[in-house]
Amino acid sequence: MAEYDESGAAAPVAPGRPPTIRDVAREAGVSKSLVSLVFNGGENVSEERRLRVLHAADRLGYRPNLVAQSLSSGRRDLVAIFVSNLHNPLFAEIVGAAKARLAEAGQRTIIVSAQVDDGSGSPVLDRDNLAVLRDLRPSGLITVGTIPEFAELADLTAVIPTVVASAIDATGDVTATIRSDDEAGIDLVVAHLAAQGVRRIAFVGGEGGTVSASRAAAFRSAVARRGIAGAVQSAVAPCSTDDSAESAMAIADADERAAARAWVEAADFTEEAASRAVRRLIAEDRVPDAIVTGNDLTAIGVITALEEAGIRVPEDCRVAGYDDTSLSAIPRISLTSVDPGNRRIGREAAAALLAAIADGTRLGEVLIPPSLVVRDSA
Amino acid sequence: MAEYDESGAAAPVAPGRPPTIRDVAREAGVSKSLVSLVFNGGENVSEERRLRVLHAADRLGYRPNLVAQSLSSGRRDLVAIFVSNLHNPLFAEIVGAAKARLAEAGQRTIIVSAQVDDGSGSPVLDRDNLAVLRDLRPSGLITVGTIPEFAELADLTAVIPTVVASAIDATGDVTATIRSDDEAGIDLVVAHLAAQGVRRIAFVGGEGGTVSASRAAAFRSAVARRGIAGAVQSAVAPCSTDDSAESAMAIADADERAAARAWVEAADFTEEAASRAVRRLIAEDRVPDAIVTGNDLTAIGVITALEEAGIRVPEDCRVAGYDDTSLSAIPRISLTSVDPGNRRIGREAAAALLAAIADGTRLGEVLIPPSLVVRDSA
DNA sequence: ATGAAAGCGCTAACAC
DNA sequence: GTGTTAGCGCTTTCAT
Repeated sequence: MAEYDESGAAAPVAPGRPPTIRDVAREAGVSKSLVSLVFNGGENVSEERRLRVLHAADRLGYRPNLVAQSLSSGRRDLVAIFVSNLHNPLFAEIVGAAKARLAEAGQRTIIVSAQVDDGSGSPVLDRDNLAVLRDLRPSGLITVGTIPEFAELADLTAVIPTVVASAIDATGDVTATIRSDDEAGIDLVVAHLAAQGVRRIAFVGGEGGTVSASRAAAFRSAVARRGIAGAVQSAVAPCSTDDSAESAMAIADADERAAARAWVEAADFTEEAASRAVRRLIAEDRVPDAIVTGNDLTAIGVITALEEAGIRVPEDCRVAGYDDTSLSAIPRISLTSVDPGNRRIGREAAAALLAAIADGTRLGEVLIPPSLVVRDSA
Repeated sequence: MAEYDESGAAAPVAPGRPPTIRDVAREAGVSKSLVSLVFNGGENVSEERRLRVLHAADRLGYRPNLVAQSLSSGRRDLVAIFVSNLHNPLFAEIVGAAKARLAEAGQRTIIVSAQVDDGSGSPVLDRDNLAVLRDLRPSGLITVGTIPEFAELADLTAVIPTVVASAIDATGDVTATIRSDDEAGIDLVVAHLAAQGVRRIAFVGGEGGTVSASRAAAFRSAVARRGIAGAVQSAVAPCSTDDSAESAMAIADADERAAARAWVEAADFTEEAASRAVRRLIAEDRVPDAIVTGNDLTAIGVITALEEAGIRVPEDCRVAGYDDTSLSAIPRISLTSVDPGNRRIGREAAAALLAAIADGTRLGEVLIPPSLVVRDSA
């Protein structure tokens, strides 16, 4: 059903369709090209014509069509931000900060979500959104959080500058990776706990992603560094891959477990997995003095399972999270957590991308120093 | 000029640029149009050619360029979902469900975020994203949650079918609005509270948006209906606008307040505002037996302020939320809340849009019946 | 300084 | 059935 088609003839202020460059040209009595020049900071355009064009555009309410611009010899001022996940407040902060920095530099940004909850459990890459992103031919790309099927972006990352924020780049061919210094963050937590005389510490996490694994590895070195590593810990020390947690459990027999003072209890980044891990600890009578987790959500799961068994937090067992999301600040939760400096991560990611676009700078991995926010849970 | 450019003779599998329809045509030894036909479910294409084209496309890794498609006489299978806010898990559920339904109908969807956190406090409309959305010329639009400056979408809503999910359309010119039946939801809460013998009930909210106002109004009628409305309530009964809460407080003098059994305590949809409202209640010694809120976040703010003053929840004061977000299920919070049926809202929104696209059906306002999830807080 | 003309990748009449 | 011819809205040589 056609809109107001034949609207030809006069067509002054508000036709059916948004005004095109052609309308503006006609209105101003100049050529298309001239209008284009004016809108692209054209140097040598007479002041008189420029004003004529600007006024005409204004009168018509003209705004250049991004899609057409993108098609016609790919625009160079559009940056796409591909966000893994709409749930996590963490990412919203990063995106906001990145976008602000990009805007300062005159880049337009489009934020596209990467994941879709296809109903069937685990979230999956949103290929439609990815297709649009790709076809828009942005001049740069920032991914925020772990993107499902990141490998499918390979053709993009090969061609346009890409910076990964708050995730660990597995492929290795991106321009830069900006993320929290997990090593330092976890060390902050372990130090805090150690200072309180805690002896037996477990890390719940390590599975379900590279970030999770990185934090588990950080935990291993932190406890080793402080000499609070037990038998189990040393057994797995040389191994820092994803499945070392499993090995740890496989290797350690019951006696060793009792003697161990620090270990990794396998769980992915979900609340449920964390609860399950803790119930396992409880069932096997291995509840430690403190539990360090890979993120805040996991910490919630830990607290839930603990309290459900009558184990008080922090009195009987301390708990710490990571990310310092809005959750942790809720008084009823009051979770001690590591603040990764999200806004800073966002700004640095934007800056890194800007540099890459400008002169091809490749920053590699940038670790942002985190800080510890101490609350009631530890 | 030009169909088969002499561009580089061979050029088989992976040139620099993504393959275009032209490449496929050459590879298959047919014309561009034929390729286009094949990719658009062309009826009358000989099986032989169709296969040739498909194989060629496959060999080259060809995928039609959305942007070009959109430009060339606006595609009719792209629906845009414009989400107000990346923070709220509520919206993620709605988006996921809507997208799934749309996919079933063969529509591609692009999810675009509507708000940016411009650093300076309150979130603002993301005009860049809106521009992209607009220029993509989607065949339909679903907005999720309250969009900042919704009026700026007027040119879009005038031309393409638009359905508003989980928000209240102020402009009135959208195809359909799908949202929770606030009247029923709040009534569920009030009934539950009344059944427990609660006499003095306050609603914290009413400001900061149409949804907030709608729920406050629902509260007023629910208490009136159950005859638990006090002097203040009847004083404001005829008035159901945003500022009636203010009037209530202005009208009621101290004596009346003491006698009142139900009233609205003004606050917007934020945690802080809710806390402030409760502190006001405490300071003026007007703490009720139960507090109903406009959403879960507000409820958290209420609980925080209450407990900070030593008032126990639910023993001294019951609290109920709205939206049944993941927050409320956290055991430490355990918030009684109204489940608006988010997935259902998403699906119905998608269905309404599909119908509108197909035959112009305009559903108007659709209210989804909510249910009450009783937890510890009430 | 300004306009004409040739595309970007694709679709859509309209011929053959 | 299949190819030709025009565009969609814009940018960009290349003349003038």
